[in-house]
Amino acid sequence: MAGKNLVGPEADALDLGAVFRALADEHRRSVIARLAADHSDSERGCNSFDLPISKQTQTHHFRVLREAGLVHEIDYGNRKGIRLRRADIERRFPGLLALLGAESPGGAAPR
Amino acid sequence: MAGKNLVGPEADALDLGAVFRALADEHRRSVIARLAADHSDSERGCNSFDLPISKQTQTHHFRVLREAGLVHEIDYGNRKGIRLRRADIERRFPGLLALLGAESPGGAAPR
DNA sequence: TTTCGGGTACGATTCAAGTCGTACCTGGAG
DNA sequence: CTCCAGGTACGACTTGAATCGTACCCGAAA
Repeated sequence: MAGKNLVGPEADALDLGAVFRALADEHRRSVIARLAADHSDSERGCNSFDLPISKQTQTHHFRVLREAGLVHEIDYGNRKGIRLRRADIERRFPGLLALLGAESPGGAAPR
Repeated sequence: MAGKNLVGPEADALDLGAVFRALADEHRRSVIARLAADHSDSERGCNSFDLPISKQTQTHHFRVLREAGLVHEIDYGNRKGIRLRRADIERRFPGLLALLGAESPGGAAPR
């Protein structure tokens, strides 16, 4: 019941190329944007994003996000949760998450 | 001698996905990082970056950067120059250029 | 235990992107 | 004029990424 924490790279090892590659995809960017918009940073179910793609493809995208160091994945066996690594991201790439609000409704779009 | 200015998208039409896709490539990111590090924003020759790739491939990369709206290209016929669209980028995606300094020497790497 | 929903593993497919070879264009130098 | 260096156009190749089908795993609930 505890849930195994699937680990990604250390905060210091975050690679800007991998991050940009991860955020280049529309689906992954939408996930991170919604996580960034929720300032409570609570854990969220992986199937709560209503992505218009099959579950196999979702598995692939969440893996990419984890390997890029953007999210933590918590495996409960029959379901999974993710949590935004906001502190790590802000430390290495300050301001990056704020950029995602520029195209997502509900985010802090500057005007 | 005047040089035709090859135009990219308008400042308001900059797409975050296209920008991330453009910056996902190491060569293109290195070009933008060096342009961003030079705060004088002067025009720069396209062959002044010593990219370890053929000139045909360089043509491809500079085109991607222009179509993403990150640089202006100035065509002189037998040579070409590029200029960073710093103001436009800062207006749409404030702080983005600063992130590139996190991995390039000469930039403002935080420590 | 069986059932069921969420998730993964592996493979196949499709498509986009990075790369370069060949040929050609352009403007300046000699 | 010719030559030359920088740049482009077009095509081909190769790799990687996104997607899904099939089969299987896991934990909770009936």
